[in-house]
Amino acid sequence: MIAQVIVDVAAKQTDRVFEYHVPKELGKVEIGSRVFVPFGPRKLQGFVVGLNTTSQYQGKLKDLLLVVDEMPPLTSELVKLSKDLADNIYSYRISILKTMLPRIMRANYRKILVPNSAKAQKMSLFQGDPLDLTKITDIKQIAAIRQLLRSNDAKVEYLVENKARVKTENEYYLCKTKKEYVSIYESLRANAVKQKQLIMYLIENFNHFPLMQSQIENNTHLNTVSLTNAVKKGWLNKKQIEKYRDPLSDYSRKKNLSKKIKLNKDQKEALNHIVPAIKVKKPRIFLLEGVTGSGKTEVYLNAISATLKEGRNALMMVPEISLTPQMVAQVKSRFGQQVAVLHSGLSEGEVYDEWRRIRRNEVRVVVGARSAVFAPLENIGLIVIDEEHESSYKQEDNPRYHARDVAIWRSKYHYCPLILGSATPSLGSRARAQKGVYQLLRLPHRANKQSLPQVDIVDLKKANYTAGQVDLSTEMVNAIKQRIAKNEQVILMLNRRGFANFMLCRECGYVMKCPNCDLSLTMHKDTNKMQCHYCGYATAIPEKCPNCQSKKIRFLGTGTQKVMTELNQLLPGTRVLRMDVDTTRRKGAFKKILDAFGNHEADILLGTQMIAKGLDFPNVTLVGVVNADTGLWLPDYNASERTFELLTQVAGRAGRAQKKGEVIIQTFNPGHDAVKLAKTQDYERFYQYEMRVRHAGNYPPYFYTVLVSVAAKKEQNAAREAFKIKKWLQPKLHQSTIVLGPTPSAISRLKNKYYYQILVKYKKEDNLNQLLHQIQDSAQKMKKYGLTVYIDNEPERIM
DNA sequence: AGCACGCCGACT
DNA sequence: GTCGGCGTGCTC
Repeated sequence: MIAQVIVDVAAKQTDRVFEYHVPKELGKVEIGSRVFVPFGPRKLQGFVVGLNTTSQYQGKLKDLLLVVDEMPPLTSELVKLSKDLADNIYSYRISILKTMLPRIMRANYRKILVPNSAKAQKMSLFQGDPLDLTKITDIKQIAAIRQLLRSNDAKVEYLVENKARVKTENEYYLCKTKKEYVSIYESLRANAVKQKQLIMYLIENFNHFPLMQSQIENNTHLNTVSLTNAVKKGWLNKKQIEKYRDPLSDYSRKKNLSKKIKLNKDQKEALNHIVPAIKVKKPRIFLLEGVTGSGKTEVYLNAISATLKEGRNALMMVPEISLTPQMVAQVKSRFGQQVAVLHSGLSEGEVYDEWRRIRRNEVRVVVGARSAVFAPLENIGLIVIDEEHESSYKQEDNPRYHARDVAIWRSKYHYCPLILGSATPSLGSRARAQKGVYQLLRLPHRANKQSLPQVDIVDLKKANYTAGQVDLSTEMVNAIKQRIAKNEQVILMLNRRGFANFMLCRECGYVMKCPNCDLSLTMHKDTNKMQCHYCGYATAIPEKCPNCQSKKIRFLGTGTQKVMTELNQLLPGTRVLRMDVDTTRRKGAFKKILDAFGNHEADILLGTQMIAKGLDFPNVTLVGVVNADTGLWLPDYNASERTFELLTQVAGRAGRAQKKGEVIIQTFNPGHDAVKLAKTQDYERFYQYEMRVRHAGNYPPYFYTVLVSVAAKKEQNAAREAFKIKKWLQPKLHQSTIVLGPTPSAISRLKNKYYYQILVKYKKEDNLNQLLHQIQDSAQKMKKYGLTVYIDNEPERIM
């Protein structure tokens, strides 16, 4: 038997199958098996992607060294997916195979020095732990080692190790009769207190065995020592039992099991379309467009129930699960132990355990963030993507996959429906629904019949500020005071997306924009220029407003900490919880803050965008947006879409229960359409409006996009190469295809590398995929000169 | 990628 | 002579 293996080397030249002979004694090798193989002088991890009886290979095949796992970690579906995806997103297949599995299953590589002669064996060098050659820095030691290698007294050994460990606990079995235990008890010396205690325990609990070590320890004052001793004496037998680390223990303790909520007309109507598709196994894509609070979750849960009833499993994607502990709690309380959860808040070990439960078919529902789209769940009958517009579904570094695209692939593979849900669908998805590619289902009303919150816009150009107020207008502060007086709660959001600083005039609200592109210019401190990242236009950083000559210009960026101080001064005694990357870095901190706020331990929750989504606090009646503008003028074609999304989402946090909600948005641009339309939270009108803008500007979804970026140590090199690529590529494309750039990236220097990028916008280019693969091939050669080329299919950010 | 091999100039 | 730097080619 011959195994086709993808080895763990992410490079163009090794991005293909290598064949190995499977020795008979090795055990079961299957497609999807994780294996260790010799590769040149090294030993590497690899994945079996095919099995064959013959080989074309001229040389002598090497043997597989080891099959790492008892059960192949990858299903044949995932092996197939890795191939299609690699081709699609210009990534190496091994990179994708690795992202499909828990991090802990990535191999550990070591190079150690081992003695090769009796003489060397005795040297002090080899007495302790084996020498790790990658960690030796001492010059004298290096010389000594070189000497040993030359004289053949030592050799280098390459190791590959599996980091994945299963957690085990000891289980104890009785191996004697009750009578025998009694006689053992009698034979013990009087002062053998612990031993007597143990035997007495065995006799008393004779019928309860086998027992776990933790159970015994909890019921007695015995410890490991007495137990291992008993095993040694032949009184007990021990067995190691595999245990799962349970990341959901927090949730399962909650008693308030969610009662089945009665569905309203809209929800029933939506399910009337979805459930039949589940039953007849139709790979249909539904776009569930429901205003905030319309009960989309309830539709998902019912659809999942229907799927389980059909004997199939369900995969549910959420933006970043730790962001929505409330959502997890809901799913968990509905489906209990059948649920596995995968997200970045878990430890590597916890992820591995949850993943194993899925792989072994011990769960039927998987809830997870982006990478969970690769969960080895079989027999999938439904996939749900909640908040489908979220940009976090796209991985920003290699492999640059979009979870939505992967989900579509899997839905086709399993012949199962896919639900894309959102209050503010991405323009692309909404447009596809328009064309009938997706089926549009709408929930236009809030589930509790509560009207959408009243939204007021505060124009910061004219706003009043009392003493000490910088970021919060008088209107905002007064509204907060009123709510707190009524013992209600407030969510305050600071929009701090992106890194780019743009110029804004506090006098007239003017934002400096590119004359060619209708996008805001970004300040580059390093070059002292205001630059357009779209066409490359650059001009000097202004000292006064180019529009009204006022000197009150600002380069924006404000922080939660600053607002926190301001709140403390303006509203002394008010309890404020801050939630941003700094306060949620620690594991579980997120949930802790949200729980505290839910228990009304604070009046105000102040945070960045992470508080905009999915939170459901009945007592919150006011939502304030400190600055709507920061995202608005980012030099991305989708900046306005993002701003509308964010404002609508955060507004949806207000008035979710009986009390009516209110939203206050502070902005320098009350006239901007994204802000105006967020006031009425009218997604459909925003969609119409923004589609016109995209059409006029030749942006997605009217055009497909690919971003090619070049990174280099020297700026000229990156620029030169980018120009070369454009010159090579453009003549091979259609007339109607637009090739923009090269321009420097927004963060033109990152980790001491300069980035230049080319944006290709096209309607139809049959050869583009192949051309880009060619660019990738030649990029491999350029690597020697310190040049790296990245290709991003359908980028979310083009700054 | 990362390793060996081979060629070259530069040292104890 | 031998060390280290870099270019080239290969890995089943």
